[in-house]
Amino acid sequence: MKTEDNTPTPRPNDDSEAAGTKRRILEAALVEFAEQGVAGARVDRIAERAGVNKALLYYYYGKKQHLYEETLTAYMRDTVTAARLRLEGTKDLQEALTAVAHHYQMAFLARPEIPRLLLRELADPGSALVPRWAERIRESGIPTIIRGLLEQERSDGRLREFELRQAIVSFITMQLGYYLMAPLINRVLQITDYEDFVKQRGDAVVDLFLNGVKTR
Amino acid sequence: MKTEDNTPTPRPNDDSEAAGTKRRILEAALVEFAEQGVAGARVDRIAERAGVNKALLYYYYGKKQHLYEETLTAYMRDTVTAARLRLEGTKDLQEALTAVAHHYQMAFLARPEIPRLLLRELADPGSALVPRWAERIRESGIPTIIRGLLEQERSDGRLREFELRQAIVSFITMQLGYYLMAPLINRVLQITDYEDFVKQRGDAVVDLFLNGVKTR
DNA sequence: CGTTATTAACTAACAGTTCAGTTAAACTAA
DNA sequence: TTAGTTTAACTGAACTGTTAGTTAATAACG
Repeated sequence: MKTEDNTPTPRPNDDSEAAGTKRRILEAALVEFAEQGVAGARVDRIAERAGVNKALLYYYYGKKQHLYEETLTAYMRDTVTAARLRLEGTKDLQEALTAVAHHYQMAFLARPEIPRLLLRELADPGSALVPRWAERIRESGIPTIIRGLLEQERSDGRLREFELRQAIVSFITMQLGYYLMAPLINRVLQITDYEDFVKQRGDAVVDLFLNGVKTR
Repeated sequence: MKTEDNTPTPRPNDDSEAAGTKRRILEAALVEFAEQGVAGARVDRIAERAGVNKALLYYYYGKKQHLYEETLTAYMRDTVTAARLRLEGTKDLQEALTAVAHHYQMAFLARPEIPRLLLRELADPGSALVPRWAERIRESGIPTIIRGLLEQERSDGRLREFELRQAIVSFITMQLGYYLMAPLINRVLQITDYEDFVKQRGDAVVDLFLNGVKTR
């Protein structure tokens, strides 16, 4: 009989030393889960990395799965909100696209674990997180804004005929796709100057996209 | 002390009933591994799916990891070779791109397990398969051919200035990226007519790419 | 017969989870 | 002040279900 998640999560004062420990656990978990996946991750290893006793993880998070979800949702929420904020300041299409592109560029460079975790969730048919993220992205309004900008440009006659959805998908995949497939792509095309390539990536994508979409 | 893989793999005559069993095992393994990943996959479950006793897996494949690699490499080899063959018959850039696009479209639609397995390998920092695939793709000559076609078009003055590698990466990611990120993208953009969308995808990608790359 | 194919039953180890505490600080109240 | 009480933070070790991998025996078959 599986009862609901009734973790009696204790609440450390956010400034106490305990809060630091909690964060260290989350940090260690992020790394371990990214490297090994949920099934492959070892609770002992997370504990060791965080420098705490294994039982403490259960004291704070109840169970492995719970710890995993906690780890991810916190991070995702922040990233999407930040991206939305960057969009706020832009006015035309090019600026908007560039802003989004640069944002994910930075986010993924700063935390290489994130692409891995995303990959793992995408691979899992029973993922509960993918729908949750999708919802969050949608309600962030980012896709709507970009779609709106495209529609406006089009009605101004500056864009040629193409299926809007396909174009948007193209932009997203060009942008995110590289970070996801980098391990494979870099080897196939023998891209050794990863850092540089990433730095150029955002602009290259926006450039190709806009040219591909404009009237000629 | 880890000794080398000394599996005494027996060789069933390819026409015997045993060959059928072997293939059934491989098939079951493909599904299980795609759904659960290597760590998450359960040997018992694979055996059950294949309708054989667990010990038989070990009789044929020695160990879980070995079975996993066998499963994938066989499939990958076939796919890449087939793609290369389709390229053979084409002459200009557009034809070539379309051929490759359509090929992966078909391959991934026919076997939805493959994108999942690819995702899982990409997520694994210690993947031994990613380098192997990269090598195979490189030696298939596909990237070289496409690069060659692009360079030729450019020297004929039909393409504008852009970084070749970035463009090639853009093409690959637009194409493969959708299949990898479909679970997320479909929800965000509310794409419900998956089949139709996929059918249009190849052409849309080639179209956007060529327009993005040509002189104006 | 012997080689190949297949199985039921077993085991050793591992890994998630729980338990029965310990420590130390914070908080009484006499 | 101090002795007693409570509570959050933390731990070592045990518990238990699971699972990769083994074995030894048997069926099929040429």
